Amino acid sequence: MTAYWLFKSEPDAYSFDQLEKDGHTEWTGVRNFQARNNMKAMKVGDLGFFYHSSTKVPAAVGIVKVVRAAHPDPTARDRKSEYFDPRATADNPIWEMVDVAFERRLPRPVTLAEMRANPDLAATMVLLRKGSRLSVQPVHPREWKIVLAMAGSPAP
DNA sequence: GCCAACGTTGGC
DNA sequence: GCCAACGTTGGC
Repeated sequence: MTAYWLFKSEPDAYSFDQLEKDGHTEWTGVRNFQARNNMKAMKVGDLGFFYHSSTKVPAAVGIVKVVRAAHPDPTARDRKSEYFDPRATADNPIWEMVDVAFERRLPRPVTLAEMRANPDLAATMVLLRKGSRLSVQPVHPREWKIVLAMAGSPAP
């Protein structure tokens, strides 16, 4: 059973365009336990929305596929990384990451404002909860379908 | 740039 | 264990 997720990224830091060029990437730098736990729950083959945050028009812009399950995030133990965490050790890496691959671009972006305006999403979607900051979050299959439809995308 | 909401830290 | 203070996120 495929599960669905949403990955936030600031396009200035790492954009969906960049992922398309790269083909795949390691989702490094998550330093929130709930977001980490969501990654630990992911299985290879799961799909996720790629969401652009902290930008002029925040929006879901594409779809990624999980191609490697959670494993230790090496940036936590890299003294030179901005994501360095002195508590992380080889025995207890604390922070993990998944690898994701470019799957496809949405026919058109679905903006945060559009999602918020959709009563079928507003009540339940984690992204739309007041004060929601979770950078890796679950998406209910029902929500997944609705957002895909809003993007003008045929069901996969 | 502002600020509400959140997660984390640390004093007690 | 509580909670105030702080730093960060992220929409607006």
